[in-house]
Amino acid sequence: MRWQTLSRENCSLARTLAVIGDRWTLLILRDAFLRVRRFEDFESSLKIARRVLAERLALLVAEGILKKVPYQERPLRYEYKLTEKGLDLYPAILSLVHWGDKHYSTKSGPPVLHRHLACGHDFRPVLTCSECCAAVTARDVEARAAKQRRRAPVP
Amino acid sequence: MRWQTLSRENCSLARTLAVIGDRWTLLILRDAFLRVRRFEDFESSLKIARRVLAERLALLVAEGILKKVPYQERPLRYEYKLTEKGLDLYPAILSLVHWGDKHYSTKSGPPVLHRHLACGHDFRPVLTCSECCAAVTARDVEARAAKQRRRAPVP
DNA sequence: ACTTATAAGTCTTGATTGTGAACTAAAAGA
DNA sequence: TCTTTTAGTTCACAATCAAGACTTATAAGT
Repeated sequence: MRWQTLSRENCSLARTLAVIGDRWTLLILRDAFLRVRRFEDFESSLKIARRVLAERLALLVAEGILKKVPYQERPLRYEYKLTEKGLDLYPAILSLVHWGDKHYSTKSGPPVLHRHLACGHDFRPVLTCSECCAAVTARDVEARAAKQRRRAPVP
Repeated sequence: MRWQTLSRENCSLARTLAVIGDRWTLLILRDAFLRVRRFEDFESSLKIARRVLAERLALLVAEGILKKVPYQERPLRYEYKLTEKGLDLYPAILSLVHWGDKHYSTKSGPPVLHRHLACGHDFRPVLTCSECCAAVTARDVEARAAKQRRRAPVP
């Protein structure tokens, strides 16, 4: 399977991975969440080849995950900021980070702590059910194919 | 940067991606969560090259994310099942699926629905704070480097 | 005994991608 | 004028990946 064809699969994970399921892309987004904004800053932070960085940034802009915002004129320069769609990736990225914290931390503990500004505490992310607010694990969930309708009552 | 060196970075996301940050690996895990267990079933479900499948399954077993369990003898055959460590990836994968549902659904809605067995409702995953149980978005969180300690009070 | 089927890989070969270094461009500063 | 800064682009080569044929081991059918 070519990666372009992945985006045409009828699976939300496949469509997601067609866009961000590449290691560099996720590391770029991690940096974006840590407020890295400029080409050179991404480059030196990630030690990524410039060609790959340019390509990935262009893709993320084309997908509406990052947007280019001018931060000076003469010469015109842009920085890359997360859009709302990009910010929506936060739960996924934080969950991946938490999994790494749990299973690959060295003896000195996780390298980054996250403080919830609303309550002031360092926290772990907990995935919960939108309907009953209880924590959800894999064993609590049953997946099934949606009925494919002609018309669209999408919320 | 070579991908092997990624696992040595002091970043939980980098270490996570060194293991599962490849598109096939995540699709294999999606299938595993949907109770696919056997080599041929993964192959026909994913249309993945057998060589790549064999390699990824071996890596996931080596990392303790899947385990080989015999399901028959003569000829001895194994199936691949998620370990606890593998099941821990569920929040990350469900978050990615949800992002795809939200941003790439066709007009007929998301292709798969998830029912929370405890409350019986179809649900969306919501990421919450372990300390105050409120929903968390990117804007609610401040990340900072942990103090690197000599000794290890890891929970 | 011989053929076919099943399951789980391995091998070969060609295509795709990533890499690091050098080059371009446009303006500012010495 | 010459150098620096920022954000790229281009190139030649290396590493990685993919498709499908081939292999191994066993059992069942004829």
